[in-house]
Amino acid sequence: MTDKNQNDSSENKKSLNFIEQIIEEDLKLGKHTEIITRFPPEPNGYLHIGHAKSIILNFGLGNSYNGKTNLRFDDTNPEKEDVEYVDSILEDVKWLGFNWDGEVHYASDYFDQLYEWAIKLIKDGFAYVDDQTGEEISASRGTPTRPGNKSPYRNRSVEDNLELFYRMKNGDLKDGEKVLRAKIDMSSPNMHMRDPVMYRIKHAHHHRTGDKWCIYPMYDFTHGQSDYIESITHSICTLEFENHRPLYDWFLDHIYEKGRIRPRQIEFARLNLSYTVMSKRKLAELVEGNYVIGWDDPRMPTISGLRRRGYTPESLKVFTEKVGIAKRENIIDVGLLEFSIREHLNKAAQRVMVVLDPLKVTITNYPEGQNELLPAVNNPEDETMGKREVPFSRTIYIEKEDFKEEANRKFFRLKLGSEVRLRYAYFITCNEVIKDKDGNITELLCTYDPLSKGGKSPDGRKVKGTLHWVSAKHASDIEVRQYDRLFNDEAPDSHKDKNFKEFINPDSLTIIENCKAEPFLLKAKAGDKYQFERKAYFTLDKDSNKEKLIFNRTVTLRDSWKKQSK
RNA sequence: UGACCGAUGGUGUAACGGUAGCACAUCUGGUUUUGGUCCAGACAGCCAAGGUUCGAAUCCUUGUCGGUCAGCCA
Repeated sequence: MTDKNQNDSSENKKSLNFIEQIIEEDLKLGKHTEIITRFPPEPNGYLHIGHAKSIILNFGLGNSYNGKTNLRFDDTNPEKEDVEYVDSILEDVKWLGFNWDGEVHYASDYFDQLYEWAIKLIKDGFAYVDDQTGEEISASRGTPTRPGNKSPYRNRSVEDNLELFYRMKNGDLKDGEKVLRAKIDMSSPNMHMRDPVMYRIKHAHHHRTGDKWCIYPMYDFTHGQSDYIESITHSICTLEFENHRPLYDWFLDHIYEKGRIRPRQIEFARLNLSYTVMSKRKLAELVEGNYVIGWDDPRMPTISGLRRRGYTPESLKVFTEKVGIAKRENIIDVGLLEFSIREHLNKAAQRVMVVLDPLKVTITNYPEGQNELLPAVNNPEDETMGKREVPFSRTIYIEKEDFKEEANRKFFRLKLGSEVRLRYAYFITCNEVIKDKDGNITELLCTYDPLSKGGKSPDGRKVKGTLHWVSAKHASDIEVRQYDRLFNDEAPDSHKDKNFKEFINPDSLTIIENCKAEPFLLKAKAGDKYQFERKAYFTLDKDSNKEKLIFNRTVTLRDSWKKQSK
């Protein structure tokens, strides 16, 4: 909805990426009055954050220029595709918050039209049926530095080609027996122009067209034409399709009718994230090898994984904005992704106190059996989120790491004989440490200052530390799943001599049971987001039930103490 | 030994022939009832060589490095 054209004239105009520049130029020259983009996934797997970049780019462009964006499934290879994938893709796009124009489109909707165009190319002398085997075709294609050889079947008559192509379509032939090829140039320096295959025979059941077809068009003979049918103005794809562009244009040249929208292919660099892998094949390997629990494992860079991890659509949009659109290869620091979700959750997440690694503290001068409710701020960044009441009593839990018998003055948490603040509660002083026979600390005996209620001392004395805590008898046990990066290497799939799986981080998941949570957290519903104060952001996992709440750690808070103490 | 594309701080990304800017990361301070947030500051860059020009990150040439392409995958 932001109007980029308007921004042009404003003082603090935002710089445009190269695609926006192309669009604005096209609009200015009157080449188009409205732009139409599209997101064209093949339904053969789950979407990942790289797809999210493409979705946000395409739909974002549609929105900012008051144009339209189509969702189209590129379903020309029935053997690899399934409705399971179209469903998950639909869900992911919707979750990101985008609405496609009109109905969902499918390349398979255009199979009849594509077939007609193939006939036209045959009649015009630009396509022929080739009887060679796959190996023969491959061998005669040449290499990037050596031209290929023409097929012996290249000069068949139009009539023969028509007849043979009809037989291919009719099911008279077996898989692989013949293909339809475009007649272009076997010595082209661009491999894609060396008589590319347009149709192959596949006696396979298609998830939408069923058994109607036994020949299926190739990507190159489908994509540009689908764009053309849908009047796509700007067909945006990733860099590896750069070499396909001459072919994209060649097919369009042979079917284009004057006066219609002629789509233009534009390529941008795909997203790479540090400490992970992004290819569908490798992600599938992680799932199939049980390195993760599924496509939506919170450690996966899939959209469903990020969603389960606690990422928000807003944070992914901000992330994409910060990453930018350009043509150079890149590896984005995963820290930028983490920054984006922290930024959003800092503003949006409900605060709550949870002790992950509990240490029992008894406040000896607090009356036994007494309880009180203390007001706590729900979100210091957003007053409208109000306050809640947290129960306090004689026995509480604090984090084990928040206590040391002795420590230097840089450690401003609880020490023997020193005073700290319990957030929203009281100042307490530690007087005695109780240990088991092995010397492990099992309990702390402290006293509190009744005058410091709410965490303020009337005499104005200061304490350096403020700890989170949970009242023992009011605490609920919850399970917490702490995720770390899946790989220990910045670019696990960049090593020529090593398999990416060698770099899997064995400690990418740590489960902690029996964390102590304040009662407020019992209200949580799947997907709700919280900041466990002083620790991290968490979201309630869908595996939770009434007996057991499970929280996924989305991302830790920045921790300059941890850094300093290292 | 081909074609196409690319090269700006550690990582990303701006500049459209006229002061190399922004974000993340890192490091200092300040504020703080989260060692969070916020605020202030520091660090750090045009692949190389020629050429055009009053002036080049930007235009040209050459080189270097990197990516993509030899599926009946997309």
